[in-house]
Amino acid sequence: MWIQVRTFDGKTSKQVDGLSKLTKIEELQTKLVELFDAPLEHQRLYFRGKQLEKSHTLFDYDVGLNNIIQLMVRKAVVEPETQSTATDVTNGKADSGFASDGSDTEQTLPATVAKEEEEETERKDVPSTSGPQGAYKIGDVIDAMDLSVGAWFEAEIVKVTDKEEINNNQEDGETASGLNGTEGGISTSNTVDGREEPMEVTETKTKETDCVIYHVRFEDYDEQGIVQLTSNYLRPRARTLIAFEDVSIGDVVMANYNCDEPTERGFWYDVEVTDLKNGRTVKEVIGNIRLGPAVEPLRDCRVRFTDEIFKIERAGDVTCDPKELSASGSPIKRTTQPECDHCKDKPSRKCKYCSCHQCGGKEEPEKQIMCDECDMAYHIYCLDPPLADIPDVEEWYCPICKNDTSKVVHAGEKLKGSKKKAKMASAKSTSNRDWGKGMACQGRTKVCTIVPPNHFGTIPGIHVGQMWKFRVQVSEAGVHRPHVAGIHGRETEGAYSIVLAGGYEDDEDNGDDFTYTGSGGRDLSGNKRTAEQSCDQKLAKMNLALARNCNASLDKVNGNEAKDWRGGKPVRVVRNCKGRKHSKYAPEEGNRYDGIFKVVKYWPERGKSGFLVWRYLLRRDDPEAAPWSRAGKERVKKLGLTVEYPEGYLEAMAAKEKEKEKNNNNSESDEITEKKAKGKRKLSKGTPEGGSPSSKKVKHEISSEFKKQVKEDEENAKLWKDVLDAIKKGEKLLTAVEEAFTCICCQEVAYKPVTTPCKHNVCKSCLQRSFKADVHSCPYCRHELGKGYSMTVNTCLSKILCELFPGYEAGR
DNA sequence: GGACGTATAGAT
DNA sequence: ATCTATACGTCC
Repeated sequence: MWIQVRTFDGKTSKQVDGLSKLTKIEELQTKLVELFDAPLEHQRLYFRGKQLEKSHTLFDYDVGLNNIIQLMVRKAVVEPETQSTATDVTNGKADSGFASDGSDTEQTLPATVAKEEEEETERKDVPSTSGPQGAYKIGDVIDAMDLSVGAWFEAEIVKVTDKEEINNNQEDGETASGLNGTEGGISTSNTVDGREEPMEVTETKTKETDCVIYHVRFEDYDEQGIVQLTSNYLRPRARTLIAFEDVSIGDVVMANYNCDEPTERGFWYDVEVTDLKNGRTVKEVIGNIRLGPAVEPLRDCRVRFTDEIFKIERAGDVTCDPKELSASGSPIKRTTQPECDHCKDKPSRKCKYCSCHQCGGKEEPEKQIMCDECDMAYHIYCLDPPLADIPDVEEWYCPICKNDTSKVVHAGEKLKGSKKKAKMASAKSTSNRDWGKGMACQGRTKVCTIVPPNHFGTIPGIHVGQMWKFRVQVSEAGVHRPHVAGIHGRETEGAYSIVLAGGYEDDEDNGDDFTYTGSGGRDLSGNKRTAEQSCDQKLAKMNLALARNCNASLDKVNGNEAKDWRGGKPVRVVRNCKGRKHSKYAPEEGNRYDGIFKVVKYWPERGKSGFLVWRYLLRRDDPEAAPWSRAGKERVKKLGLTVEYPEGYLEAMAAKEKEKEKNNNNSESDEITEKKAKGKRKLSKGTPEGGSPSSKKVKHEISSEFKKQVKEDEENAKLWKDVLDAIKKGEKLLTAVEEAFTCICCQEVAYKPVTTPCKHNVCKSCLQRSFKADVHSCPYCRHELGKGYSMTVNTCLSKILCELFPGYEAGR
């Protein structure tokens, strides 16, 4: 198995091969050391909101094929000695907030200080107006960093204490309310598990370093309560706007940025300006966003809110007194992203996401209780049964989450096994079998949604002759959904698809028609996969489903035959390479979609075993030429259909091969190795050597007829040129066309496409929907089309798309 | 070549 | 929500 590992900033993404579902997190981390140049102890892995713990397996966390694990690489630790001198000498400040008595105990902390140093040196000549008490006093309005996100928020000093008092504060009512962790030191927030955070203040003697702790309240985030911070994370409230023209490369300023949605409003971060883009329409500040002490900055982010760039104020330079400040008309109240994406924080709007999850009401927040699992709020009186008071319990779970408490995992806590997994054989058996490497036990990574699971007939965009290496991919494509079973159907409706895999010897395959045997009648108890027939098959379940496709009345005893066989329900037929044993129509590799067949007749028969089996005669009824016919072969070539592999499969194979060869080199004589390598080269013909997907170069020929059609679509000349170029580079026709003509609104191939004057293609229905909402511009580029724009379907393009993606309108 | 854990979807 | 059947794919 292989997965993708991506760094937190999204900049680096790498495939990690040679894994098993049973691989332990620590084994994975070992592999990452080299790949990401990240020492073990600096790695933090996250998947689906959980931090991955060493002793567990990928399976424990439900990490599947190609899933993306996020890697946080923490900063290198700076040596304590250099550190303490640096801070003490350079800035001479007593209130740096950290113990630096040179003790060799915990020095993860100074990493933070080291980072601050640059700024500190800048500040070193600031006259220390602060005195031994520190730079701020109670009531001061300042900006404070929320260490969990590294952004600056408006806050107020409510208390100033010595470091020493911290321990007492735990009993202090004020601190308890909002502090996430109870580490007792600096609030570290618990986004990361908080047990070994570098920011944690050490319990060393601090008297002589005179470390001051500021207790601050974040203005718009009351629920956080009072947070304790040192002066490193405080500064005078921003008040000075800098005009875009006055920003220079190399400056550090504060600006608004949204790490998840860079085009949207976000939080206020410090930005090291690396570039400026001053276009006619767009102004952007490009820079590295500082995410606080524990995380590397996000490189080269584009800040779009260029009207709101703030100067970073220095302690002592300016006043922090609220009265003086308001007298001068500042500071400016900064806007952050709305907390709730759903209601945009509008008080009048009911919202089930940020307010009561039951009624959506925002009233009586003090009577709302939050679920410790999903963070949804509930009015105590909206619950069933209602509660009289907020219960006095450590944890509370809402009705939705409560069902499965076994799934609740707290940061740093051991993972609790799920009910389902507890029942699995692996939970009981003691075998050491490593089942997690291959494709047999992989789940789907995609689901076909363009047609429902009970859809009869062709799947839009799927051609006769299309091939997939594994059954799971056939399932993903929606052609044959079951992972293992040969028949997909419903007793009441009929069968949608079948797979021919040569399981029954007496099945006869003539290509355009074949006989097929039903399933069941075998005793599979004792964890068997296959077995001899041991009882009569019944016309039930999938056998019944397939019989229903036959255009004849149902006879559960004798079977029946259709007079007009074409009138039956269509069955998608997939042939698997295993059928090659008995059939020359089976593909060489993997699974191939052979088109629509109909059930001509079905009947019971005594098999070799002497037990009854149900048999079916199917006959092909599909306008697309069969893959084994001459016309079909040409079509396959024209469309560039080759066996499709799961994403990353070829790379994983190449890596495996390489690994093998390396091992061979180590253990065998050169002569033998050479021989083997030669043999291998022959074998791996057609697979990429380099390993990257782009190195997969297959020439796809395009028929002249097709080129002619394309030429007629003059409006899209440029897009078609791109498509043809992509094909020349080895991309498949269908993929290239799909990419070029995906509608920006619905993200599907544009149906009844309208080509705008700005040369974009959108489904007519999507464009109509936009106009209905009084938006009369191109959904792609916002080019104004005008209210009276007449939407004409590009018939040329529409015709081509319909031919390439037969039936693709089905899902619309 | 046998043994075997699991993902999926329908049925209950 | 749980149970059952299943012509997978890979390890031993």
